[in-house]
Amino acid sequence: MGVMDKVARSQRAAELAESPLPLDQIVMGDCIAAMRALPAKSVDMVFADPPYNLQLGGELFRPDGSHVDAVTDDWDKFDTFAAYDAFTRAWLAEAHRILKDDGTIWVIGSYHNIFRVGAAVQDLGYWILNDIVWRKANPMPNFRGTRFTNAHETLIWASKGEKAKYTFNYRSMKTLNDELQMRSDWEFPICGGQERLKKGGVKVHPTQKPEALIYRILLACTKPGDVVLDPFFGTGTTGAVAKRLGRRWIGIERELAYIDAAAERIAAALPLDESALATMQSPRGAPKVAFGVLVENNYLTPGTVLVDAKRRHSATVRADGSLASACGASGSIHKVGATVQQAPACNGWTFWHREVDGVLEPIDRVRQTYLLATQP
Amino acid sequence: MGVMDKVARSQRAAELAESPLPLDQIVMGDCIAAMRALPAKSVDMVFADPPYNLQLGGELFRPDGSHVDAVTDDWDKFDTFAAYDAFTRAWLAEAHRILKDDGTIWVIGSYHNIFRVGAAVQDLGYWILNDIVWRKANPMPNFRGTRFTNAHETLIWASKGEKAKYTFNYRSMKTLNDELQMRSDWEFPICGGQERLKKGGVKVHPTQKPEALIYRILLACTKPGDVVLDPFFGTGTTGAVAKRLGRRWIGIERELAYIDAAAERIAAALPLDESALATMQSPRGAPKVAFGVLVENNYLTPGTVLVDAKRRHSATVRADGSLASACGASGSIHKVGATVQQAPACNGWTFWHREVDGVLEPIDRVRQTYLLATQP
DNA sequence: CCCAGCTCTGAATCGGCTG
DNA sequence: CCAGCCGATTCAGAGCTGG
Repeated sequence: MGVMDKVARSQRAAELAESPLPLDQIVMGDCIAAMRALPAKSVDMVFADPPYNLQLGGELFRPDGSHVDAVTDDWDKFDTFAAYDAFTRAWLAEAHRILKDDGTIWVIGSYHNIFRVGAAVQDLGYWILNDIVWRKANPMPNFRGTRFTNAHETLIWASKGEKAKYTFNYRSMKTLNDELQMRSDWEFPICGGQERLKKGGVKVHPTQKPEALIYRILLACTKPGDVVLDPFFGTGTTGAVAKRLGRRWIGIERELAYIDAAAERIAAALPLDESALATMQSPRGAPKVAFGVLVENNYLTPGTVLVDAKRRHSATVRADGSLASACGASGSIHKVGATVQQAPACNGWTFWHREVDGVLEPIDRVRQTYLLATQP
Repeated sequence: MGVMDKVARSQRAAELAESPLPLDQIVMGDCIAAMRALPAKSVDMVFADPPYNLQLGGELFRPDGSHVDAVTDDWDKFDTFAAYDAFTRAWLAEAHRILKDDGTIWVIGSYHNIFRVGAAVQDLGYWILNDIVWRKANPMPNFRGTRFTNAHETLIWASKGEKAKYTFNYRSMKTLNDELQMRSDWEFPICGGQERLKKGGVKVHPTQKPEALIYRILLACTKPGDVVLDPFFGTGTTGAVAKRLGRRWIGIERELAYIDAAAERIAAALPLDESALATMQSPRGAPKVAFGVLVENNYLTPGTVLVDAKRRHSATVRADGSLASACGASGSIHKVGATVQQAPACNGWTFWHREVDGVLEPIDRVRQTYLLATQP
C-alpha cells in the first residue's frame, strides 16, 4: 500500500467517524421515508431487492398433491401497474439522490417487475451498465407443464448517469473466473440448507437471496470500506456479506421479525471466515472450476498462505481468488506460480500447496473435494 | 391422424386459400403501416426483433402514426426514450390486433431496449408467460475491461391477455431437453459460419439471429400450418425456419437489400418431410380411454384388487368401472385415490396398481396395452 | 458408520370441458 | 358465469431414517 493510499484511508476514516450515516445499523421503517433522512451523495452502492408484484392467483399443488408455499405477504401486493410504478420511481429517485456521483445501483427482479424497474431506472437518468442473469441451479419446476421452467432472475447494474464514473474490479472478476472475463450470466443455487434462516422449522423470509450472489456483486463493484445501502433489507444478506468482505452497510426494513433475524445473523457473521462454509454452493455443470470459485464458496479462506512443495516460495490467497506472493507479484495462481519461478508458465493447481496438520497438499486436492461435494 | 383432424386440416386449407393474408411473402414497407393492412385476429404468432438502440435513423412513429424525427440533435434523453416508447407501443398495439385470441408474441432485445419493450407489453394488456435468456456460447468480449461481458439477450413470450389460451408443446420441449423440463435459459452460439449471410465477404445484416433460436420457438409455440408474422424481417431467419418446419410466414421489411437476401435464402430452404415434423404429443391430445372401457373389454376383471405403490391403500374394481375402497369410499379411480389420501386431487391412472406375478404395475400400463391393441 | 431411499421444499403471474 | 368432474403434472438439493 502506497503513502497516498494510507492518506486516503485515514481521511476516509475521519469522514466516516463524523458521518451522519447510521453505519452498520438497521433502520426500522418505510424505505422511502427512511431514505429521505439520509444525506445526499453519501453511499457507494445501493443493492435493492424490491417486492416483485407477483400477482399470484389460486392455490398450486405439486403432482404428488402437496401444496406449494407461495409468496402471500402483503408487502408484495400492489393494486395496479401504476401503483407499482409510482412506488418504484419514488424509491429509485431517493436512491439516486443518496448515491455518490461515482456510486452504482443493483436491483434484482423477475419478469413480473423487472421491465418496469428497468424502464424507471432509465427514465430517472441512471445509465445501465449491464443486466445480469442469475441462473438458478435448482429452480422450482413448472408443475402443470404449461410454460418453460422459470429458472432465472435478472439483475440490473447502473451508474448515476451516462458519463458517471464507477468502480469495477475487472481483474478481480477475471481472476475469479479462471482468467476469463466474467460474463453476464451467473449460476448459483437458490438459498437453502444451513444458510436459509428458519425459526421453528419455518423459513423466516420467503425470498432470502444466496450470499454467493451478493458476494460477487460487492467484490466486483465496491472497495473495502465502501458503504452499501439496502433499502429492502429483509433478513440482512447484504449486511452479512458486507461485514464478511470488510464493507460498511446500512439496512432499511419495516418488519420487526426480519430485523431481529437479520441482527442476530450479522452479529454471528465473521469477517472473512469460514462461517458460511456449508451455505454456498457452486456453479454446476461446468467441468472446469475457477480457483476463485473455491474462495467464493469458502473452500479456501482469503488470507491462507500457500507454498510450493519445497517451501521455497509462498503467497497469500486474496478475496477475489488472486494470489499475492511474498516478493510482490500478484495475479492468478498460474501467473504468480510462473513469476516466482521465473518460468514461462506454471500449473498453479499442482504447484501451490496448503498446509493441513503440518502436511502439504496441492490445492488441486481442494478442487477435487469441491468437485466431489458439488458434482453428481 | 383421426378423421376430425383431416376435416380440420381441409377446412384450414380452404380458409388459407381464401385468406387475404400475404402468406409466405415479404411485404416491403414500414412495419406499422404494413401491419395496419393486415386483418384482425389472423396470425398465430408474432416474432419480433425490433431495433435495439434508440437512434432509429429518423423512422419513428407516434401511436397516431405521425412521424417523429429522432435524430434531431437537441432532443434530450427523455425525448429519445419517449420516441422509442411511442414507436414500440405503436407496433405492439398493431400486433395485438392482428394476433388470433390464442396467439402469442415473442420479442427479443438487450438491456438497451428490453425493459421498455417489456413494460409496454404489460401496459398493452399482453400477459407475460416467460422471459427467456439466450446465453451466447461465444459472445463478443468486453474489449475495454470496463463491464461484464455482455453474453446474453432476453426474449419475452406473452399471450394476448391473462385468461387467453395459447399453444405450448410441453412434451416436445421436454423431449428436446433429454426428458427434463425445458428451462428459461437457452444456450446457442451466435450466428456465424455457413449460416451467416454475406455478400462480397461482408455480412448482409448486423444482427442476424441464429436459426436454432427461432427453431426452438416455433417448435415450442406453434403447430404445423400456423402463420407466423415477423414485422422486422431482416434477412428472413423467421421465414427460413418457418418453411423448414412446415409453418406459414409473413415478413415485413423496409430495406431492399435485406429483402433480396431473404428471398434468395428462403427459396433455398428445404421443408422437412412430414414424418420429421411429427413431434411428441401430450397425453392431452391422445385419445381418451375411460377406465370403464378397460373393464368392459376384459382388460381388467371386476373384483380385481388395486393398491397404491406402497400398498398403503387398496380398492376393488366394480363391474361399472368404479372403485370401492377398503375404508368405504367409492367412485372413479381419481376420486377414490384422492379420498384415501385425503388429497385435493389424484391421477388414478398412476396412483393405482395391480399385481402381476408379484410385481406392481400402474393401471396406466393396462391403458397403454389397450391403446396399442385398438389404435391403427 | 455408511448408504440407500424417502421426504420435503423453493419469488409461480401453472386447465379443460360439460352442464 | 359457476360448479363439478376428469385427469395431467416435478427438479435438485438438503435432511432424515432405517437397515
